[in-house]
Amino acid sequence: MLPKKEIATHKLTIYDVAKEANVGVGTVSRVLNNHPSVAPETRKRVKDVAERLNYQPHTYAQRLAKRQSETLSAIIPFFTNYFFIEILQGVQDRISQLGYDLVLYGVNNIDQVEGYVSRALQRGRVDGILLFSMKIPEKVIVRLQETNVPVVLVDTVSPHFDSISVANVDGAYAATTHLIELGRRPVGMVNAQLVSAPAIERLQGYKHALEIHGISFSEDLVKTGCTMKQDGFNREAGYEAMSDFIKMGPEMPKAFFVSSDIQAMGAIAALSENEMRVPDDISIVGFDDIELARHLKLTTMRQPMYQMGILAVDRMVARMSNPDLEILHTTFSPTLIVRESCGALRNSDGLVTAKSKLR
Amino acid sequence: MLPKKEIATHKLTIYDVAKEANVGVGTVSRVLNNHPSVAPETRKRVKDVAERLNYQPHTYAQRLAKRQSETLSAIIPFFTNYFFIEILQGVQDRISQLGYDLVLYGVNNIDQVEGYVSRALQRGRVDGILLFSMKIPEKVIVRLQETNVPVVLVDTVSPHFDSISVANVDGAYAATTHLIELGRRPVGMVNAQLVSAPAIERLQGYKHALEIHGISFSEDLVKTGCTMKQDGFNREAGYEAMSDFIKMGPEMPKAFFVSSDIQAMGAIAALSENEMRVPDDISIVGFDDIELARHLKLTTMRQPMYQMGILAVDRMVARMSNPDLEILHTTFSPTLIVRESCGALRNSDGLVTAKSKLR
DNA sequence: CTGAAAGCGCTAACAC
DNA sequence: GTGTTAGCGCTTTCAG
Repeated sequence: MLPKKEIATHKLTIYDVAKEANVGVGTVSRVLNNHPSVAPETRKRVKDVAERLNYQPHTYAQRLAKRQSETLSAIIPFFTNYFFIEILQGVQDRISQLGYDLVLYGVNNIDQVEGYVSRALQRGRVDGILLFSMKIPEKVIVRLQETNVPVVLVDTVSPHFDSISVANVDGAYAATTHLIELGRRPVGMVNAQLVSAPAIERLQGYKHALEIHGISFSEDLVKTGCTMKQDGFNREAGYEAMSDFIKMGPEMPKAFFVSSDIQAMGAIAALSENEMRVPDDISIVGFDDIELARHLKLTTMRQPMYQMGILAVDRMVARMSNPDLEILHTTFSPTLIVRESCGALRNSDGLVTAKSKLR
Repeated sequence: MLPKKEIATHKLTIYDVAKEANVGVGTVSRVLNNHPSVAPETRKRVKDVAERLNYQPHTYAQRLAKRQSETLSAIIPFFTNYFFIEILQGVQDRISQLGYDLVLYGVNNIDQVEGYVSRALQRGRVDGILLFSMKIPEKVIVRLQETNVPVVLVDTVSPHFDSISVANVDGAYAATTHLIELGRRPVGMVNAQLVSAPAIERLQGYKHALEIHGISFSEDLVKTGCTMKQDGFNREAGYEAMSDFIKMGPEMPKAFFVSSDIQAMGAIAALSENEMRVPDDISIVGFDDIELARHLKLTTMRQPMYQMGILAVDRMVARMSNPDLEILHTTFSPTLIVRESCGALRNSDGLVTAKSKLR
């Protein structure tokens, strides 16, 4: 038979530590929680005992007694992968630095959101909810508000909650400007469905860049594919839009700002099927800087995804410690990453500037 | 002032429900846990009251009393994204079907594993641990074993734990055979570092295919890049290996089995820099079927990642309910996905068969 | 079938 | 400073 100690290893409680260290449980608790009013030597003794016994507090007992869970949940659409993974990585890194847990709910279908929110809302389960990149059903907003749980939105905005997002207008402006300065005209745009906020904002940035450079805007130079999934932020839509452009013949733009990298992929495919080369014949700048972009040598607007994740958690923490904070909307500016698809690296002009922005 | 009810909504306990339904808390608990010995009418009454009051049990109080957490944790390397995301999706879907929670630990560096394991092992915190695709440090194995927590491995194998993985040998065999049957010779292989199990196994499958077809194996036709990160499963390594092949001149293989899609990307890039076209001049078959592969029209071996996730959880559940189960290693066979890079779609032979496997 | 009561392991308020 | 004790909200014997 094994010595009792063997078994005790697993059900060691604060009482065992207390007895062994010749103090009360309160003192042990204080030591473990770094409460100031413990004599230094007592503290040391307790610490030693706890260590020697390899004592591990029972998480759920703590959570019950403390009435907080030290857990955050993230509700995130999986289907649009890479972008989220990077943000999620930031989220997870920061959360674990804080000693919190992350519970993950992956949504494939907007209808699942409500169920997951309910679950997260279950009394005591999580201290806060991170909601990623989705239009939140009105019903859910209401529930969230009445339960009063801290919520922060990532890559989506609502007047009711804190949010972390990206400056789409600025990004589109920068991308378009880059193209204009490269000198190839006219500059067209492949956009996603205008039902989505990013699409609207990116169009705005495109228009603004034209305006600043004294170029008049033409409806014909902006096209959207008809494949609707993910609001048109998909490969097929890019392909379709570009195919439409190609039908314009010699009139077609020589440079394009495309509202996402994934659409740019499709657009480039359409081009290459029609014997047009990027960047030799046509310049392209995308948006997002997903992993694909690097492999495709796509010039694009990089969003600081990892940072967004970190910041989302920080904001959450701030709100948890002070629920009365004003609602804050934080916006990151994307940066231009120059690779080959825009043709900058083949010109002698503008190259240096462009490159210097790179890292 | 709001009616008390408003406040009660949030701190409603089982006692409130009991009082309202005129029963003891034990009965309420039984009803909520579907314990059989409750009179049907009592059950109904309690259920109604609970519903009317919108009672939500306190998760952590339950977990404390039940002495189980209904939570599984997944420790997963983020850096190799797409592959894991799909598996993770399977994991999460199944976990949430079971009403369990998923807590996520993302590892960037193998050294973090130990810390995360310790955390997960914290008494009561999780009922089981899913470990993804990593060589587990000996130290960790020992801890895992002595605490006796159920563990299941995904995309990695160890004699000590259940595992779900992929039949690398078979996959490599199928890929190589496909290439051989397409008729282009010789068939070479771009492999990853032989320190990794998948690389070893995939080489084995390649050799076996040659053998079966009466082709003698030559050392010179297998190369590995020197960029070591991720055990050579990276783009650069593929590029380097293919560059080496190109130096062989006219002697170089006309068809290649590449041990991962990401390496295939690099290989194709090297080829195209040397004016060789895929599949016009060279045939390529990859492995994994990451998202990229579809966009690149890469013929590859698809691993049923989502299914692997589901199965991992199922196995976990089985082991949780019966810790004495024999250790089981489950292996999935990858399937050949024919796209353009192998050239099959341009031949008339072999095409139909190949395509019919597609979907 | 059901109520009462004894925990689950920890924190925090209260005395000393 | 430190020990004692009363919860935290739920589950689970144990009587009846």
